[in-house]
Amino acid sequence: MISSRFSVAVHILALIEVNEGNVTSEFMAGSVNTNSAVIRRIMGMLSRGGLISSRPGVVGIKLLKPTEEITFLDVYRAVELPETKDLFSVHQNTNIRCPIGQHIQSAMEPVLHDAQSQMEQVLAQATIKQLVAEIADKGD
Amino acid sequence: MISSRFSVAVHILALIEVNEGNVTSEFMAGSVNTNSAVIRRIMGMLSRGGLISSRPGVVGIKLLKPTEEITFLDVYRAVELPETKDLFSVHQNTNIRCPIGQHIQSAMEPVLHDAQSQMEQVLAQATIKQLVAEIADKGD
DNA sequence: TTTAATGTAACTGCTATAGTCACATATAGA
DNA sequence: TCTATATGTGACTATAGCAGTTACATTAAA
Repeated sequence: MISSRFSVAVHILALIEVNEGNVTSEFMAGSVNTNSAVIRRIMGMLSRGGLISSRPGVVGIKLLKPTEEITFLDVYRAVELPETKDLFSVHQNTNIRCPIGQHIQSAMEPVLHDAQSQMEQVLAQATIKQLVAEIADKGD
Repeated sequence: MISSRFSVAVHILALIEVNEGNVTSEFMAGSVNTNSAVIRRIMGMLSRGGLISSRPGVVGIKLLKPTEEITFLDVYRAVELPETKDLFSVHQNTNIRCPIGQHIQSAMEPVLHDAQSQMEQVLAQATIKQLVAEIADKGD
């Protein structure tokens, strides 16, 4: 199961957008309902992912791209899989003296890769801008 | 990350197919390179998922459907998400007095659902029969 | 009756997640 | 310059899931 870091990160970006960057980690923690250190930890991942910039001691967070260019996939990649890139884990060290054991990974690989790609494709179509608009509609 | 139970389960079904059911958990553990209890634990999930049937004390496992009808999605559903059905976890208990906190889950839900569906769609197109054929080709 | 396999339970070690506290560092503003 | 405040990060905790391991009751074939 993909961790809630992803949905929290999207939440953070939406808060930054609607408040035009004038938010603190403390304020966002109040909306997410968690600890401010959790927010700052995820902010760090978003920074390293090139999505936001912030500075110690300064209130105010900049989005480094317009919200119509920040996709859910960007966020997903920033906060999940910092090292690993695969959605599926495959058992290793199978017995190569068994035909199945020898070829199972390579035989499954294209399907698993394709499955992950299709999932990511959907995330790539959704943007923070759309999300914020959606939420604004609901608020009426 | 989706656990390796899934790929091990596919491995088990392939072994059952190519050996026409005449396999023991001990034998399969040798191919997967793990403990036989791990194999039996996953066999239990495949049984509860309606994919195989086996009996204590008896060598021999039956596939309950022809291999062209056993999809990767069937396997995935049998061994992952026994209760929960969602690929993405979303943080709960957000602050409903904040517009973002109030609507974030419902606004993200369609996208996450769609992403999961597209991934599952790919798994639904792959069958154990195809996998076994693929492995047979590689063996030549 | 003996032998062997399944189905599970119980326990371990490992890893990841999320919450919490603490604090050094950096900045803005009085 | 001094004070208040926010970030960035490290350390620690509790919790949960995964995978390996041992053990054993149950079951059935030979």
